[in-house]
Amino acid sequence: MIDIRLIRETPERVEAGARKKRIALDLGPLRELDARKTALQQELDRIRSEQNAAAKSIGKAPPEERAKLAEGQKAAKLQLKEKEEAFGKLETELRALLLRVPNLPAAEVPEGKDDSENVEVKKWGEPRRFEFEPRDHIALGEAQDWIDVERGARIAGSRNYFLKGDLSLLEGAVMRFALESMCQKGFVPLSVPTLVRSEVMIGTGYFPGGEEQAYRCDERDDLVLVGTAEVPVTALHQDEILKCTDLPRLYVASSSCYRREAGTYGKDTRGLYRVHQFQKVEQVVIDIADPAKSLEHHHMIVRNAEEVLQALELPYRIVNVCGGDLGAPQIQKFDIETWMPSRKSYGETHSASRFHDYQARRLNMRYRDEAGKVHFCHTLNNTVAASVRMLIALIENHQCADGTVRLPAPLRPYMGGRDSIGKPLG
RNA sequence: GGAGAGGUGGCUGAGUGGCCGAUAGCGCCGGCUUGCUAAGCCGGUGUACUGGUUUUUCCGGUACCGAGGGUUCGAAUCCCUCCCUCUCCGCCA
Repeated sequence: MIDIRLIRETPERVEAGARKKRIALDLGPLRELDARKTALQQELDRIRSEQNAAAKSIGKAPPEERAKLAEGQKAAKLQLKEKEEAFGKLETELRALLLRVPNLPAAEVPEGKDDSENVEVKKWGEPRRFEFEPRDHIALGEAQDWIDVERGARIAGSRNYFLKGDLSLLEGAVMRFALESMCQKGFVPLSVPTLVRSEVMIGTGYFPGGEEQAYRCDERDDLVLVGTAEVPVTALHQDEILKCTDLPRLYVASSSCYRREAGTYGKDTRGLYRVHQFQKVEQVVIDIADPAKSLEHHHMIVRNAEEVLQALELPYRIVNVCGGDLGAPQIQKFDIETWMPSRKSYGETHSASRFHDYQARRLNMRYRDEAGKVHFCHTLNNTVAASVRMLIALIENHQCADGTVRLPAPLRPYMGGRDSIGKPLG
């Protein structure tokens, strides 16, 4: 949610921002509603003020006169009730509109209509040239008895899977390595709820708009399965006023993530690239409302992810996501794409977003500055490692001619000291 | 799932219809005092919207005592619904 003052004072900026994101936005109805709301509130305040004064004087009057005085207040009371109802309605409508106003993209966000126009800003490592015919992760995974897609689909539907044996262990190793590397940098590890109230989905900016992508419990419970630990972690301090001396807050959380992937039928159907459930280690930063600092944090969380990829010897590139591919909540987003031999291209494995106060405003998450003034926080987040896609990259990039997979050094301690997994295939 | 207790300001905790935006203590901030340390004294200390003053300051209005509704001229206080916490029982991991 953006500050409504921006809409009042510089609506053209807000509209230009939406255009850059290719999001249709007409501020007319919103501004009209806002003006009516303010006028009605002032009127309400005036009426209430009169009522309060009257009630007070009745209280001071001798008891035998009260009934008579109270008689005169009844009409005003009805009028007030009517106006309060109208006001409540206005407020609800206004908030609904305001929730859909996209955040303003940064100047550094490139113009563009979709992901094809994202701008590459960095490339690390060289995609490996195989001196043999490399297997894709499914062929390799099934040959090694590491992946069972068929039974996954049977018990949970398409885009579900079992990991078995060393690949299941490898998943744990990657998560653990990612988590520990973040802890070393001072991030506080969290175990989090993955079923959250829909209010929290609104607070983090996923709703309204993303309902189709989330699994929701039935009407008995107003709970939604999160698509990322970003949601519970960012909402951790909802409705709080933090001390600026306690900022920045650096959090890292490992969690299961659930995505409906509605509207992706036929896309990435082979393999485990696009699945309904996976494990992910996520980093979240909460800090004061300083754009320069936010930008610094943004670069920092990208670097954190890069260090993990470099340690795992995986070639990647970073793209500056263009306006049309940017979500409504973000100021700017950098995606990290890791080389995946089977795709013969880089596939998205990380997504680093900067929000300024967009999420904090919705979550009512604030802090008090040195002068005692209260402001909304700034928030950011990025993947550290997301399980299946990282596993795809790991086993495809580090496979050997005989079907075994070499383990990069940092994972070995978590794999019983072994330097490779898998049996030689015939 | 059944029975009961409760949710008040950063914290503890008063307040059972008007004098309560809310006693008190702690904490915090400012000032004073004391030769150090500790303590003491005085003052201040919520958030949002809003009017005037028109950056700051200052003065005023409205709302908020878990959330939403209701009763009443008037609700932190009474009633209803929901959420949450705690205790006991049951069930389950």
